[in-house]
Parts: sequence; C-alpha cells; structure tokens
Amino acid sequence: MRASQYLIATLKETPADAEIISHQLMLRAGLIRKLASGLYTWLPTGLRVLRKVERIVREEMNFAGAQEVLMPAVQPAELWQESGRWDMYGGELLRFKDRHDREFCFGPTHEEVITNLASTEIKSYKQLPLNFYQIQTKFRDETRPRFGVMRAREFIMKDAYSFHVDDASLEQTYQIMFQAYTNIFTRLGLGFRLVEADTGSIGGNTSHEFHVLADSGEDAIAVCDKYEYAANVELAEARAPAPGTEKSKDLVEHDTPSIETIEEISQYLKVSADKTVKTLIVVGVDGLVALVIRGDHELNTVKAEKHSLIAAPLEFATEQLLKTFLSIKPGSIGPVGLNIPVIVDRSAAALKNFICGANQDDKHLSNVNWDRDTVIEEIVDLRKVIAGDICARAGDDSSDGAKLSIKRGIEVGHIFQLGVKYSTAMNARCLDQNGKAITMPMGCYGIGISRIVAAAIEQNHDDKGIIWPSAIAPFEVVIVTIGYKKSEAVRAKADALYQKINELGIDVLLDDRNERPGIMFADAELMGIPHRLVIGDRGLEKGVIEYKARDKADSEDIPLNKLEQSLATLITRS
RNA sequence: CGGGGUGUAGCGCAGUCUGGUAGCGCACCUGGUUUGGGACCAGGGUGUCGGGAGUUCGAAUCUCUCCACCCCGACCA
Repeated sequence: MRASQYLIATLKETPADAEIISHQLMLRAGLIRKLASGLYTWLPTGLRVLRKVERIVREEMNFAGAQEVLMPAVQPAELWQESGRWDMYGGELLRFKDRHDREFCFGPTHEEVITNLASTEIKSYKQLPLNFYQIQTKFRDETRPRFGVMRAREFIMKDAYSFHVDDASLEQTYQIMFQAYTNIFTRLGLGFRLVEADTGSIGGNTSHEFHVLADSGEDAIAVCDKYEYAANVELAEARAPAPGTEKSKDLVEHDTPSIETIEEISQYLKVSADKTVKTLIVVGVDGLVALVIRGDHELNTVKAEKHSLIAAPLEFATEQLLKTFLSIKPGSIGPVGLNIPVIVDRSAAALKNFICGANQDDKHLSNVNWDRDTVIEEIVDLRKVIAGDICARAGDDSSDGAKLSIKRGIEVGHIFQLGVKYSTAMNARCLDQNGKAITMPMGCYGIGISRIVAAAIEQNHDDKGIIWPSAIAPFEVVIVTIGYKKSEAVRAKADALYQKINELGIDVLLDDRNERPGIMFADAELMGIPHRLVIGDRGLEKGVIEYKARDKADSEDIPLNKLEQSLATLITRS
C-alpha cells in the first residue's frame, strides 16, 4: 500500500473522551472512529488488524475440527421465548418489531439459533460430536459502554457451539477448545492467563475465562503462582482457616452509643477488625436470612446468590424490613439470638471470642462463641477473597508462594460446558446406539475479536504509540522515504524495494508522501509498524538503508547488497 | 438505572459569572522557502455556539425544556 493513496487518519492530540491508553491510541493511530456511544467505525488500518485476528482464530478453529457457519444477527422472539431468555435477559437485549408487528431481537449471542438448527439437522449419534462456529457482529445494549471497543455495544465475536452424545464427549471437545484457545492467544502474541470463572447468565457448570492481564482490566482475578490457580474474584476461594483453639471466655456486653461500623467498634474496643463479625440481613426465598462474615471481609454477592435459601438477585433488607421483622436497626445486629436462619462464612466460623452487635440498639457483645451462644444454619464460603489469603489448593501449605494476589484482567475468551440447559428447553435430541432419543449436551466457546485488538494495545505500547505483535500488525514493514519527490535515486530504490517486499507476500506500507521526515516517523511509530526501513540520499550514497525495529531503541544500517537476506531474517525472527 | 459533569470550526480549548460584530492553537486550502524527528512566511475558509421554546431593542451568555456525550457505582466477549 502506498501512503499517498491510503487513509492515514492519525491525530496529534488525544481526544478528550478517551480514558484508557488503548482507546486513545486506537483513535490517534486512525484505527477507529466513534459513531455514537458504543458504536465504532473501523478505518482501514483498524480493519487490517481485525482481519488478522480473525484469520488466526479461523485457522485454529478449523484446525480444531470446528466448522464455520454464519447465523442471522436478527433473531425472532419466539426462539428466545422458547429458551425462556426473552423474559430473563433484561435490557441488554435489543428488541424491536418489524412492519408486521412481529418481535425480534438483535442477537447478543446465538445459543437459541444454533440449538434450533441442531435440533433439526442432527438426527443420529453417528453425526456427533459437532462443533459450529461463526465470526459475527453482536449487539448488547450495555448500560455503560466505555473504553472504546473494549466495552462496545456492537462488537465482533467468535462464538462456537458443540453438540455431543454424552458428557464424556463434551469434556473431550472442551479440552480441544481449551488447547485451541491457548494456541490462538499464543499466536496473537498476547500474555494471557487462564482463569476459573462463574457461568453467569449463559448457564451451565464448568467454565474458564482467558484473560489478558492489564492494569486497565475490568475484572479482578485472584492469582496463586505456586499452585497455578487463578480465578475470577466472583468465584475465587481461599483456604478455609482452621477453627480457633482459644478457650471460651465469658460473654461481655458493652454500651456502644452511636457506634455502627466495624471500624468504629474495633477502635472503641481496641481490637483488630478480624476479631469482629458483621451480620448482613438479606432477602431470602422465604423471609429474611442473616449472613455473617468477618469484620475485615466483604460479602461476595455471586456466592451468596447461589445459596438455596437466598433470593437472587441479592437484595439487602431495608431498614423498614429490619424494624418490622427483627425490631432492630443496622449497626448493632449480631448472630446471637436471631430468630432467622444464620448462614456463616467459613472464616467467620473459625473465630473464637469474637465481637458482634447485640441486636439491641447501641450495644455490642464480646467473647462471643458460636457453639455456646448461637444457632447456625450452615457454614459456607460467602466472602470475597483478599490479597494475602491462602490459596484454596494449598492444603496445609501456607508458604508465601501459596498466597493469593489480586490482579486485573481483560476477558478475551470464555469457554463453557453448558450441559443440556438449551437442548432441553429447545428439544435438541438425537438417537443413540439403541435407537433411543437423547438430549444432546452442549458446550459453548466465545472470543471477543474486537476486544482483542484493544487488549493487544493495552499490553504493547510506549509513549510514542502502539507496538504491534507482528502477527496482527496492520503492516509488517514501513518504508519511509526521504525526498521521494525530488530524488530519482530514492524513488527508484524505494519503488523497487516496495515491489520486492510485496512479492514476498509481506504487508508493506510505502510512505511516499511529500511530508517531512518527522511526520512520517511519528506516524509509523504511532501506528506501531514492527519494521521500519528508511531510504534517503544520505544512506544511498553510503550504500546502506537504515533499519529499525519498533520495539528496539537503536537503528542499524544494512548494506544495499545484503538487503534481501537481512530482511528475510529480520522479518521472520520476530 | 442512580450520582456527577460536559456540549462553541475536523481535534484540543477560551469566551458564559457581568447580554452588545464568535475567538485561539493545531489541522485544512493556495503560493513560496524548506526537507533525517511533528518547519517557516504570506494569504484563505472553517460555525445551526447540541435542539426547541421563552425573556430582551439585542442571547453562545439569562430562564424553561428536550437531546447527546463523558466520568463514578451494580452487569459482561
């Protein structure tokens, strides 16, 4: 491509509404432009990157035995009513009507469509397993789109769905996809981390996320390097502490006027927060439920919602409810003598002689002990892990390496074992060896294609701009010409080299604009092109061409007569 | 959805409090001088001051209203 005939839409100044570096650089380097909130146009340079990501994903999916299909973006409401998600999905589902007043949605995901297809096309176990994928535009009406294409409303996703005769086959394909994803992110040149995950609204049981670690990431991940454990904090577990061994002391009641928070009570009684508990009253499926966690911990709402006694979505009891049913106000609630189910977090349950509210206004208790003073419904894991917790896989090991740290990540891939949730709802059945109808277990596997472009930039940039991994660079090589218009020698050499590199099948940008060198250098760096060649009279007189790698500080001179071999090694070695 | 904020040229902003000819830098166009790290000189045009309604002799500026966008929180590739 010749720069003089190509849209180099670079910006000198950072647009004011771009918050994170990848968004800023995607605008500045001329990859995208915003049309409306969460909606972006991909410019030629951005589209080149996007297509390269797609190509790698497509190659690895094909290699893993998946077959590409293309489903409609617009889907009839009936399908979603059949799966039950028309009512469940909420405002994120963009719904509309056609001229006949029939209801449709713009697909945020395609379980319904593919399961519908499978139910009509798959008749026998002999056809299984089957894995279909597509690379397609999705729409989710996000409450708050942000960070450019990182959380856009319209975005491009690779989604795959597999169908099986039994769970063993599902497990097998899950492992194959697992490997395919590892290959994809490795080839993309991304530093990524595998993370155990919650299945969320998609449903199912086993699930893993692939995260690109970056400070700007929206997800918090608990990581233990020693046991190779990483989990989304909404799921992460710490090792349950051993029960305390202290001897029980006598219960003491304290007057604690206007003391309502853990911080205040621990200061007032001069004990650390981990010797206190907080009692949270939430709405249960049948009346109120008390959740007790240690004073220094936070409730994990995802874990709480999964408990059979607790209503989902989680709802805290209002002051009005507390007054009506328990005749207390928040600030001095405790587990002692509560006449509702008390569910205790494992860490809180290990405490001896702890401090809690007395269920009387302005009073707290100390030296409380579970077995003596309370009635416990159940001990479960309810809390968010914090940095420094011991890894759940550590057993008795509490060495430093087994401690959890909290890192931030960008979710770029997610794989699920769905089971029969959708195949049951939509009647996707086939015949087994015995001629008996079975409901096919399913898996589903997503990759955020457009998000990967942003994630790659988050991981690969400097103060001058993007530093693309070669595999997804819009151009692999840029030829910067100095005096292209004036110097016959420069023009001849640049044109010849440009043609040569093109013939090698390498994406090359010939900067033949009549610009000053500084502008061309700055643009090449901003756009992150991995290899730069500079052709000018100065070098030609010495018989050399300057070469510089985007990720190296220094340039080197390559003699003209060695150019071809040098280029071949330079470009393949990266 | 709740809370906060912004809307003036393609981009970054000033002007609004205190009503009176719509401005600055960059970018853009023309001519010239330049050409190894975002040049200089001269000339040029940029606009529904987010939309609508109102107050006023007069509104970017005051009032009302609608809209868009951004940031902070609960959801997700």
